[in-house]
Amino acid sequence: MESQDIKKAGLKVTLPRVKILEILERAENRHVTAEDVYKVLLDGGEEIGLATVYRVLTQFETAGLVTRHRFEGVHSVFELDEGRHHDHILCVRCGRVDEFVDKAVEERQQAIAEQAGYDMTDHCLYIYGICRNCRNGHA
Amino acid sequence: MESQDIKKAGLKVTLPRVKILEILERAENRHVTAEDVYKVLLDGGEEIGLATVYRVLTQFETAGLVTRHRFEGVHSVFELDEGRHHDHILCVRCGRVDEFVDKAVEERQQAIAEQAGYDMTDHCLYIYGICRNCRNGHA
DNA sequence: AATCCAGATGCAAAAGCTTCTCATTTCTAT
DNA sequence: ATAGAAATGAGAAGCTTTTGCATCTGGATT
Ligand SMILES: [Mn+2]
Ligand SMILES: [Mn+2]
Ligand SMILES: [Zn+2]
Ligand SMILES: [Zn+2]
Repeated sequence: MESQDIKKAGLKVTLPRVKILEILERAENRHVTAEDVYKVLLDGGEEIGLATVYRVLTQFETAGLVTRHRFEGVHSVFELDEGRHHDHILCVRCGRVDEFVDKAVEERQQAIAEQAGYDMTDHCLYIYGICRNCRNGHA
Repeated sequence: MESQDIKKAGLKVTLPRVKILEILERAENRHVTAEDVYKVLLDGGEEIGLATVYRVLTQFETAGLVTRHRFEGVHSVFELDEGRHHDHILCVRCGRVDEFVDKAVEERQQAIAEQAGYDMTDHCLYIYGICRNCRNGHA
């Protein structure tokens, strides 16, 4: 039950927050912009302001319910944080986003940070390329 | 001689472009914002507009003279492109930026892209953490 | 050295995403 | 049900980056 998560985050369980969380859970593509969320709300007849969408997404991010990405040349993109760290590979032509986890890369990152004298807190690896579809002209 | 590079890029060798390139070459920290560049110009008594700084940096980027980074929570940052690919590790506390190259990571990225069906065109790995100085309270 | 003009610049205005302000509304604990 | 704190909506504001346009300049040509 998702409203538990909202409550656990110390946030009141309000209609906008519940709706936005639902949208994130049901989104066909996991990675959505604030505007994407806002449009779904409008289409659903909800009267929720864009400012609220931004506010709620930011609060969810702070609460660890949501992760924000800043892919190159794209606006902030949000996805449900389900605790499974992963990185991203994006098609620069059609915007498709795929996820991956690579053990070797993860380990190397830790080693690199140590060697540079850093306590690693986070990292992000974005791979950009042309996806199979686009390569085959389906775009 | 740097004005050669400007010319090679098909750009007129103008005072703003020469000055900006000089600033990039002499910068104490390689990674500077447009505003940083602008301030140095002002301090040097140059009457060059911020719009020109942005325009020139973008042209340099297109020409391959400069690389632009979009580190998290920071504005666009530019650095001279000297042909040596590298990735970055940043201190989230003081903003320090270090560079590194890791052969293993580079190879894995290529493999990951292939496996996901992508022709990799680019990638960027940002590691965030706390640098040694900051960990020791020097901040 | 004087002329010419495409390309470059400066300034101000515009974009465009995101955040903030504040009056009003909605939760949720009594 | 009531009250107080928290949240919301609408629009204004913020900020970085880009653009439009009149003016200027580099540099190629006489
Ligand atoms: Mn993801
Ligand atoms: Mn660098
Ligand atoms: Zn594609
Ligand atoms: Zn530091």
